[in-house]
Parts: sequence; structure tokens; C-alpha cells
Amino acid sequence: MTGKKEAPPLRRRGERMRQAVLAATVDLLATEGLAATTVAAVARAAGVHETSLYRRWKTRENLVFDALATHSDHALPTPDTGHVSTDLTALFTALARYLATPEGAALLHLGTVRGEDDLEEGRRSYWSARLGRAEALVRRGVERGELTADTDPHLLVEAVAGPLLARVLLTGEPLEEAVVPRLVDLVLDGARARRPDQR
Amino acid sequence: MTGKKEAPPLRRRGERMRQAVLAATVDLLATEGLAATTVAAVARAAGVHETSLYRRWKTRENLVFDALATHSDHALPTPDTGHVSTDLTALFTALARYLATPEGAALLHLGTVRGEDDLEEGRRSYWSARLGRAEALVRRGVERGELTADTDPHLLVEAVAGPLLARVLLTGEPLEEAVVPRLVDLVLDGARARRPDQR
DNA sequence: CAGCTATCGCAAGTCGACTTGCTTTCGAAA
DNA sequence: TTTCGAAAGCAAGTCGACTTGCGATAGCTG
Repeated sequence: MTGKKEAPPLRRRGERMRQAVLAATVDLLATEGLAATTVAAVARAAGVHETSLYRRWKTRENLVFDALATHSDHALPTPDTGHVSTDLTALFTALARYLATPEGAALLHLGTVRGEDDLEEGRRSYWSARLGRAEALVRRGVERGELTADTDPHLLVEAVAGPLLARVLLTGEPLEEAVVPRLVDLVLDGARARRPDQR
Repeated sequence: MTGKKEAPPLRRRGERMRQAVLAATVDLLATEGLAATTVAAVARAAGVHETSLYRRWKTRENLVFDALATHSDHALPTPDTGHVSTDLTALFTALARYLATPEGAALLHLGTVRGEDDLEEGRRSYWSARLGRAEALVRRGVERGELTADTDPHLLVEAVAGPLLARVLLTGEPLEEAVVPRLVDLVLDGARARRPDQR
């Protein structure tokens, strides 16, 4: 036997526990699928009690979404090629690619805002942050003179991102990457065609 | 007493039962909210056994979605003003207005495609039908010469509808009707700007 | 190192979605 | 009218999400 205790129940607390649980969740998600990623299963895999999960994340959806949101951070680039078109295409192609994976689809489904007030704030802020990143690309394009000053970055980004999300969530269409540049071109052309006296 | 039977347990079957249940579901949804619209509650309200609901609709989500889908049929117009811009604006303004209601939001949430194969076919076909209706408007515009022949109706419609859905589902933004004409203009301008030699 | 408290472990239980096996009855064809 | 299969009623039970109350302890603070 080792000199140390054989298997101290491996008490996890605070941030350490959080990390272990999120890792176990992502792992379960990838290997067993969303349906099998039950709260009890995650608790077992992470060596933590089920109640603790509920106390920290309140609901299963919060837990899984948190895990996926944290995990997805490393999946989306922040391109800066000097051209709005290229930047947007790169960013949203990566998004499309990610949404085509099981994890991406799950993230999208669980990232849906249901109630009004509660702690869904996490969901809202997550998407706001992601879309905000894309809006920055557009703003840089405006500063470079590629787009007119009256361009609405928010609307423009929504027009590109919305269809991608809608495909996955609504019609379940394959979401080929080829649509991304077509969408970007369509929307950018539309933005450039706008007359400045537009109200 | 009446000459007829006083209260024969009001046996409902087949199509009659279906109508009664869907009506009861919509009613519950409107008065008590989505959370209170439990399968047991619907069964009680419709005077039908819970098991019967499961046998016909398989899941609660299918039931509620079916009820809302049937109900929403009367909420969306099929405009024909002679101009693509006006037509699309009218159609999607109505959609935006509907999505702003509790029923509309619920429909959107429950209309989300989750699994792959099963009987989610209803969801997919529902949205395909709606979007197809909008695509017809675009096609008419092409025939009238308002848009070039290489216009992709599917992509164009997605570009307008996607952002509306995304707002409700993801960021939960208010979804003011004013964005609809702006979106329509943006996308139509983009479509008109496309060069025919585009691959 | 003693003390304190937020955090976690644990047991027991609620609730609603969904299933299964069996009986009853409607309703239409023979 | 008789008959017979599909559709509905009914009972009992599984399963997973979520709650509650209480006892145990980790781990920072003085």
C-alpha cells in the first residue's frame, strides 16, 4: 500500500469542484450524448453529490449550458484580416462548423431563453457577448471606410447569424459552410447599397 | 330533465377528441400559462384520459406544438400587393407581432427541432411550409422583374426570418416591428446588388 | 491552532413526463 | 343486428428533475 491514504473521498469544493464538474459534463456529453447526460450521471462522474450540482447551477440546463459555453470559448476565432467580408466569413464559418457538431447543436438548444427574469441572464449575456464580438468586426469595417457610417452593426450581424441559428433550430437543414460567404455577401451588398438619407 | 341522456361521460374519439383536446390546450395555454399546461391538466380539461394523449401525441411538446401550430394558421396573412418589399414587410411584420405574444413565443420554443429521426417531422414541415410561403412572394418578385433571376429565394427568406427568430430565442430582445422593414430593405438591396456572374 | 461559516454530503420525498398491460367500448363493416 | 378491431379508459409503476432539512467538514480567519 502507499504511505498516503488510499482513496480519500477526494473532496472537491469551490472552484476546483466547478472545474471538475464542467469537465465531466463535457466528457459525458461527447461520449454518451445529451440524453444520457443526466444530473445523477454527472454527479457520479465528477465524484460529487447531486444536491451540490443543484445548489450551484439550479437546473440541469444551466449546468450543461455553462459547461458548453465555457468549452466553446476556444472554438471561435477573432479574425482581423483587414476586410469586413473576409473577417465575417471566417468568424461565421467557424460558427457554422461548430454548430454542426453535437456539442454546438446542444449549446444552441440549451442556450435558448425561456423564462423572463430568473437566472437566464447567463444565456442572454452569452449571446450578446458573441454577437458583440462580430459587431466589432463590422465597426472596424466602417472605420476603414468599407461601409458607410450609418451602418447598423447589430442588425447586420443578426442578419448573418440569424439564418445559421434558424437552420439548426427550426428546419434542421444540414447547414453547409458554403452558405456563409453567400450570406455575408448578400448582407454586405445590402448595407453598401443603402442611401445615407435612409431613415 | 332533458329527454336525452344527462351526462354521458361525453365519450370523445377520433377527430372530435383531437379538436376538443387542442382547443383545451390552447385555452389552458392562454389562461394559465405554459408551465401550468401539464398533460394531466389538459386531459382533465378536455374530459379525456391522460394515456390517450400520450398515445396520440407521444410527448407533451408534440401536443402543445400541434395545438399552437393549428392555432397560428389564422395569424399569418398571405399578402399580394404587387411589390416584393411590401409583401415581405407585411408578412414578417405579422410574424413579428405574433412572436411577441406568449403563444407565439411558446410556439417558437416548442417548435425547435431536437432529435434527428423521430416524429419531429411535424416541426420541420411546419417551418418549411411557412418559409415556403414567403419564398413564393420572392419568386413572384423575380417573375415581375423586381429581382434578378439568380436570386435565391430560400436564402433571402432565411436572412429576413432568421434574425427575428434569433432575437426571441437567443437574446430575448424586445423585437420591435420597426426592424422588419429595415431587414427587408437590407436584404433586398443586397439581392439587387448581386452581379449575375456570381458563382 | 482554534473557531466559524459557507459549502458539501446524505436521506427522503414531491412532481410531472412517459410506459405498460389489461379491460372496456365505440363504431363501422359484414 | 351481430361482430370485431381500433381507440379509449384505467391502474400501477418507472425515471429523472428538483426540493428540503439536517448533520458533517473543509478551509479561511484571527
